[in-house]
Amino acid sequence: MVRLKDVAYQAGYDISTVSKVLQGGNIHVSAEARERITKAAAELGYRPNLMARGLRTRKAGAVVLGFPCLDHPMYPAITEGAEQAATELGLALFAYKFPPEGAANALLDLVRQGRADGIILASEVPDCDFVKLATESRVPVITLNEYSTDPTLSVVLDDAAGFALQATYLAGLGHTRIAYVGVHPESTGSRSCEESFKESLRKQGVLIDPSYIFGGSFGGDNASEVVDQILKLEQRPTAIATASLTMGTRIIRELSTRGVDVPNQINVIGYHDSKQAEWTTPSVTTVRMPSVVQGRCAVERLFAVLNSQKSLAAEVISEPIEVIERESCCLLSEMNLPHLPND
Amino acid sequence: MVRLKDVAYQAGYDISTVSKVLQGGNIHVSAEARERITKAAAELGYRPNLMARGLRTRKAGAVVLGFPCLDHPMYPAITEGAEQAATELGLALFAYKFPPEGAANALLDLVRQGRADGIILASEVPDCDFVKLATESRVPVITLNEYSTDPTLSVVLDDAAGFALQATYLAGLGHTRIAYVGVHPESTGSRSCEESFKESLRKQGVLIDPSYIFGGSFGGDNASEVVDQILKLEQRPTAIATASLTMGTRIIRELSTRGVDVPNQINVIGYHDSKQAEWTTPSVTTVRMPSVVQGRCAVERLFAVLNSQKSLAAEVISEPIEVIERESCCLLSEMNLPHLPND
DNA sequence: TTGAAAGCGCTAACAC
DNA sequence: GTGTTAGCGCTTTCAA
Repeated sequence: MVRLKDVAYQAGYDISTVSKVLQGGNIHVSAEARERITKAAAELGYRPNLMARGLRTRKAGAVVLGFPCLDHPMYPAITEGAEQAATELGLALFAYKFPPEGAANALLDLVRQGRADGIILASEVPDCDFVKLATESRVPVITLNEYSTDPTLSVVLDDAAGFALQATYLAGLGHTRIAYVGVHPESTGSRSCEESFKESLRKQGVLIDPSYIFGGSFGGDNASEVVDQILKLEQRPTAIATASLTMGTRIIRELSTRGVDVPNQINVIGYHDSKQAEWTTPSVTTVRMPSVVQGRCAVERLFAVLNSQKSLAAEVISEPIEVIERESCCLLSEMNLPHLPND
Repeated sequence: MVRLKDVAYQAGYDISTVSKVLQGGNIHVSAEARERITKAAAELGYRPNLMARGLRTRKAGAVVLGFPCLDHPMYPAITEGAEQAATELGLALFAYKFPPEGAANALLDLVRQGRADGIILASEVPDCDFVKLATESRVPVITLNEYSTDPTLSVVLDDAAGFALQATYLAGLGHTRIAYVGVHPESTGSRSCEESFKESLRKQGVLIDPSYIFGGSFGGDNASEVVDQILKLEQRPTAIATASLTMGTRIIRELSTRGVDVPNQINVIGYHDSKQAEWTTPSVTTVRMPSVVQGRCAVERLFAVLNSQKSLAAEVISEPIEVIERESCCLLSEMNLPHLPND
């Protein structure tokens, strides 16, 4: 291991001078010293020992992106953005998949033990306990959902706009009988997504019957049951809006299994985007949310908090939100319906 | 922050005694001391400062699982196993998505700067440079492919067995005209997968024409071209074996687009498994490889290397390997072929 | 412009 | 069985 001391010896300067130069600030050091020290460091292949630095400065220079699972299609996008920002800010970014049980402590310990300076919590389920525990331990946390009591400690997507767009898009295709499959029916976030969806539809003169509203999950584990219920409906909807891409994909699969063709007999739209949406038959039309931007902003905000620039106002990421048109939706008039809905 | 010193004060013992007790070894300490110290630590909510400990012991107590991307369906499985082992061994496990360019140094610096003790490289593409650089820097690395010059520093899957099983399965369904779409045609690993596939087929009396062999990638980006070529073949194969689930999925999609029904007109089989394989129509039959075990063994091996128990012999994970039967394959006799192949 | 020195929290060798 | 002490590599204040 090459230490500051070794570089100092090689360059002929004191260790403290070397330290100053290698930190690259605007310190008052002669050009010659700067040059010789830089050269010596490069020759020796010096790398600062971050444990020693961290012990001294009480900063780890790292942040953690905590996930409940690695296979949700939204996470790669968040990670991509977070990584960009982390690189720019000189932070190390670790992805940490926390275990379902004891999630809170495993994650918080990363900071309490000095491995990281803060946490970005990308949990899909509301976890107020975590935020409370973090606050008590004074662990800086940015959530990617609105679980925080302090809205400036969250970076949320504008799901109201996202679901409004989803609704507008379906209405624009001519649909009037639309089912909605949400996620986490118990959470207020999901409730407001549903409200926004319905409200947007209402504005366009489309009313949605309560019996057309279903609960689900991001993973779409109950897709089969939901499809059964939808197909039992007295008046079958011509479109199904879902709150996750996976749910959309799995609903399409369940419909196919039962001989219902998408999009000809029923349309399905997802929420959030991923390359995988292209690989199924039919490919999945979906509302793409700016998850990359969200990841980026989360890291920037955490950085600001860590440096106590707490001036940042609460932020909602609302651009770009767009419908990615693929095969699972089409104009109502182009569908192959047994009989047109009667109103 | 609660320090050892604070616990010592509270318990009425010296800091060094506290240190010994809290490390939990078989140190000679009175039962009373042990009890009072443990109690004080709990009351105060003491967490060891890992930077201080690491500085002193020259160990980070953490290992890194380096990925090129987060969205390959194989990675969640590897991570799951790695995480189990890490938890058991008391190591922190970080997932680190390294940038395409400068991958080597970004990852190696994690160790050279003392953030982690070793690296598990889950790269899908051969990267000999990395292993060479790591060796030069004396950074412990376990690769999940056979790039290492030292076979004891890799934990590889028994792909020979996997592809043999794939071949056996297709032959068992009655197929004799089988196309093979590999990955990374340039690497020796892929070559031997192909050889194993062909050899296994040969043993069952099935010869595979060189024109039925195609190159590809894990991501299946050239699925469209491959399908075009396959459909142009004078004698169309009745089955397509692929070396990745994603490639298999995308090939099915491209076939559907062109009006070719899977499995009735052609069978497709993937390699590696994931929940996603269930969600498409048709669902994808695939060879499931023991990636969870691989992840677990990789961490265990790295741990052994870090503690210089270098006695471990080279290891190939070969259980369990099994075919997960889904809808993309069926008996040749049950297919709906325009005319049976003429031999 | 440069150097001396203290100390971050912890471990481990050693003395008592 | 318990305490003393040196020092891991670094930053930073202060003095020269």
